Amino acid sequence: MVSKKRLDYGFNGYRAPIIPRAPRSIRRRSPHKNSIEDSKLCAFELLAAVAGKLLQESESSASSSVANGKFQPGICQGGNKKEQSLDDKALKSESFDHGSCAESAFIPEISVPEQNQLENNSALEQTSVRATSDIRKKVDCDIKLGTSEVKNADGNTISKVEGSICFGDSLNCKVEGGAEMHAKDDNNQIIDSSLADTSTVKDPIEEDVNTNLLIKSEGSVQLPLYRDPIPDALLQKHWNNVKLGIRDDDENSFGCNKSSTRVRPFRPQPRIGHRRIRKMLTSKYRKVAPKLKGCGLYSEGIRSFYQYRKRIYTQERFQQAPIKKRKLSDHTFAVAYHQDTSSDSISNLPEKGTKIDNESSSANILQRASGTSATVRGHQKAKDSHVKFSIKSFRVPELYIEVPETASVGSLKRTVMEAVTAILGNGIRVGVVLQGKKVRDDNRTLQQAGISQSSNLDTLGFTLEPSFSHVSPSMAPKKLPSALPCDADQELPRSPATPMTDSGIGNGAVDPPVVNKFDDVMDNDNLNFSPQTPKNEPNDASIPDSKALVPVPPMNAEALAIVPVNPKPKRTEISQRRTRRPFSVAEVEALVAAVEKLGTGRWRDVKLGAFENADHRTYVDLKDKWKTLVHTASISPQQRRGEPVPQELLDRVLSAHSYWSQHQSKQQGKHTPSVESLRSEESVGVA
DNA sequence: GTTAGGG
DNA sequence: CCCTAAC
Repeated sequence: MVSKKRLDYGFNGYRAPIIPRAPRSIRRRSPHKNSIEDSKLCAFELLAAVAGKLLQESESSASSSVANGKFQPGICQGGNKKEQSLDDKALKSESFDHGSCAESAFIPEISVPEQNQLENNSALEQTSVRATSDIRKKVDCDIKLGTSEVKNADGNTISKVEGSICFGDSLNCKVEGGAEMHAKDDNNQIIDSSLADTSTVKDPIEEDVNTNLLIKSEGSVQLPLYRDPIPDALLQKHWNNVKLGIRDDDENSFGCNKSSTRVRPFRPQPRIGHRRIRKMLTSKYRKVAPKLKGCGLYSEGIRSFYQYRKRIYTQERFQQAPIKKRKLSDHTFAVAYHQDTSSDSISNLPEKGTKIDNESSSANILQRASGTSATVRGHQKAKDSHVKFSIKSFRVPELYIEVPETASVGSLKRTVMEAVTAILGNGIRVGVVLQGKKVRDDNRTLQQAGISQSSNLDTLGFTLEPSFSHVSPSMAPKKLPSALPCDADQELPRSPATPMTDSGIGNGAVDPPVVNKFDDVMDNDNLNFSPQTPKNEPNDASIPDSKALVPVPPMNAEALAIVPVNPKPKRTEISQRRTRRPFSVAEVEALVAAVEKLGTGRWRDVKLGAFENADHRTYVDLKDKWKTLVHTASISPQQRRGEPVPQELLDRVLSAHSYWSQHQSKQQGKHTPSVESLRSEESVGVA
């Protein structure tokens, strides 16, 4: 068949080339148009779930010393009702015994000495970073950190995990003072139902999962970048200068095995191509899910988790913001059960004014809470049949913060504050999840929505969803620090100042100043998950309180399984489109030259021969570019857009295209120089 | 992992 | 650029 693409350029005496290859179009291309329909993978959820598992595992293995056997090995077993009930009891008793603890759980964390935390974190982090060159290890380290924190909980030192937890809690308070209050009230009045609270107190770790503040030691170098716009400018400058030779750090980092000469100070993020990562993730999840069910493969889970994370980072790489904001769909979850309070107050968002970092916050919160609850109650009485909800707390979307070790505690605080403010400032919305599905119709009555006292409130959850739609670029997270450096040493040049090396080529990774929109990422409407997915994980098996908040259906495994199953994760959250990088004339030149030699159909060779150092150009990119070049060359100059390509080049494009269309490139012995020769001859990188 | 094409 | 199908 003749490809419809065949061109009749009549160039160089070439006749309209007939495309030799059978049109792929013939090949059956299934109408996968239903992609939209595809359930969207809620990466975050998944992340949360995985993270939870990981934490659990780590805890079980890493710290036997963790609080009174709260953490048990049998993590994977989904928390079923039975367990929950048991847990409940346990919790109850616990709550009584450690009432103070519980209290602290709510707010107290806020009061934890941040300095200590910081120090701890730094130290821990460092250790982890150094010790591990590999992701897996890193993970472990992190986990351990978490554990250690836990251990030290009573002491001054609370690891980052704790910090995060605190943060989350405090935030929660803010956000939903009303709701929380209720919870508290319940506690006091009805201990039975206060499971949620208890659980909260008990396992900080769990909380971590959802709201982590990661403080990375490596950050010192990076921090500046994050926060400082100037560096970017510099980078940008570089970027502009960059030509073919330039390596896209993004792409590179992932491999870590590329030439060591590359310098990529700032982006530890691996990124060998998100595409790959994505794929990996996807496939991994799919595969892993089932396994997790069975409880076993943490390693797998971990890996996935990390990959996932990487992906996130990758995606955010260009963004500049002091903080990374993630989690969109929030981990929040809520619990619902019937107690005294009415749910009406739930949706009220708290006043921003409250400061998290303030030690006194807890007290304030309490007061507020009580006030709120009172109000609510009165309200409640007025009505007849009500559905009562008690929301323990909302989780704050996960935040990742990086601060240099040398940063002051004050700056850390500010950073956290910024992160929180960013989230709150951008608006938060509450989502209602019933039986794993989001209830979107705001106009429906509870009844209509199937939310009634008699129904399974267990499956009801609330989520806090940051609305990033309004996020301003400045708010957007800045580049991520290397969360997972492939190599500890990789980032040799720690100084931000020297992103590039002299040779034009393989160095400097420069990040385009592109601002990614978070919107896409954040569109979480697709994210459905059972309310407690995140939470439960940890709870279920390892912790007695698992029951906690939201007794949810058996979920862990399920949730995991479900997520992965999604055929196409799509770019729902993280995967953003790569930033567009128009080919420069030089690149086009190189491409044309390579194709002239190698012909079409050998994109890999073209890549290797002429763009090996241009990591951001994949062979697919080259192929696509060629495609567009051919098209461009075939249209009138007036119709061309973008940076004008010298006609001379376009002519060559047509010429080569014609030629190779006639001569199967693969069969051309004489015309197919070895890659080696190509390299030496016109490797783009050389310039 | 590549290549070819459609989107 | 992305995504897929077909290799």
